[in-house]
Amino acid sequence: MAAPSASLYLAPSVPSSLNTGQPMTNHSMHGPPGQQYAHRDMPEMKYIPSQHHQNGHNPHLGQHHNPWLNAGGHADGGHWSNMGGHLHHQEMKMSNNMEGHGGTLHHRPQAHHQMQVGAHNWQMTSLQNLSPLQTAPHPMQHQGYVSMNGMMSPTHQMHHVLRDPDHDLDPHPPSDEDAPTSDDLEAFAKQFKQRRIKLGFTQADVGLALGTLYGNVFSQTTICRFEALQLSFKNMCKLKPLLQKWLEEADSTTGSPTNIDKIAAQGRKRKKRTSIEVTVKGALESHFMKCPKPSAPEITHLADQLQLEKEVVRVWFCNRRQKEKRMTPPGNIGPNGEIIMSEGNDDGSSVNDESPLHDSCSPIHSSGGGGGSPVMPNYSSSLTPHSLSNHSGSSPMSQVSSLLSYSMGGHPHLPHHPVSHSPPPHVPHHYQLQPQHQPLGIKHSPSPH
DNA sequence: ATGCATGAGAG
DNA sequence: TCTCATGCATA
Repeated sequence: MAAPSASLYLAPSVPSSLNTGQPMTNHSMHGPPGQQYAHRDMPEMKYIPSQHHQNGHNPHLGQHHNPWLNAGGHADGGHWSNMGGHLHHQEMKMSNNMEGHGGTLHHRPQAHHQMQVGAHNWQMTSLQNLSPLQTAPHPMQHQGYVSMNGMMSPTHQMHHVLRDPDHDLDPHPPSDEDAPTSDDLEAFAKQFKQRRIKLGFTQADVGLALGTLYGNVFSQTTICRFEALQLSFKNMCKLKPLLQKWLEEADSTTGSPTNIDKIAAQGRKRKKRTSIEVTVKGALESHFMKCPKPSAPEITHLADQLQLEKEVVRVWFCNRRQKEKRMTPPGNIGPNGEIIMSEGNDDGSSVNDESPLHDSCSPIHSSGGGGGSPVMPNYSSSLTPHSLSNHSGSSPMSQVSSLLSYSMGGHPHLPHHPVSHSPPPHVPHHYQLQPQHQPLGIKHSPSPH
């Protein structure tokens, strides 16, 4: 488990994939090598100062719309349509730093950026010394991401959709910039990852580089999620130009000894991450199926049953919803960006609508249809809404079992199995329902770790 | 790669 | 208190 990390600490090694040119299909090799794992445990000195990037939120975002849906033709909200546009403005009000950050580049790959880089050793990260930050243009706003095509070798492009409009040299084609389609994003993400790997940068490196270039530092996590398209559509749109710009820079300066400056990290305490047992998690999942948005009392009750802090449960639901939102497709998207709804389940009610789950889900509500994710069949029926309430149990476990039996026995909330909603041949992985809600119990066994 | 957590902003 | 963006910590 923790073993591997040891070696990478000083691994001056270069990303293994570097030369191969092959992204090596993921880390199937288990290895942190190419990537940047780093288990450090300095409870402090993490976190970067530049305040919080911009947790911007759009005024409208409150709702869940389903971004990805926007792909073909904006789903419901007109929100997404123009969102791209102002998105850059309101969302990108970067931190003050962008003022004079090195326009040039940052570290070069060949070396090692591997050290312990991890997510926070920014202080000594691979970025060697930096150059005297020469005022960089950090124009990103509208002209920044001009193109970057220079770097993309045709070989990399996946399929047509890929290089959207802007690839054509357009300084700033409104189209993409304003509202990339999910296809654009997907293509870009994929391409970005490939380039990044070839250039020998880790996700963490990129995150840091963005800080240098734009004053907005991002973590490995974010970059990773971007590549995996696990961010909201809006978020993807926001990051794309930055990453595009970075790619451009990185590509043009490959080899040069540029540097980056790292931002000093600050200290901050963080609650120790709670590890929720699988069984408990299963119970939560089960509950989530019935009611993705439990009311406070419900949360309290659940927390009590599971013997978890209420806050933990609350956060769990928040995260769960968030996950659902970003990963659950409104339907599946066909090769052409079409939306394919699962026949079996709710016809129109997509996750997007989220209609049913208001603050508290009345038991009655759980009529599968709107309940949870679009992908789920109707688990509804049967069971009484709250077996929970009845639990006579005493130990959390017993409670859990009852909860579990509920979902498992009755209707394992498998993402989508019953309905034979066409086996999308080439649905982008993320569109595909991910194995996120597995039948409980088993979280994700396969890690070749 | 992903689970749990934090915090801003909004309602 | 929720959503959303984001990240530390961890598998």
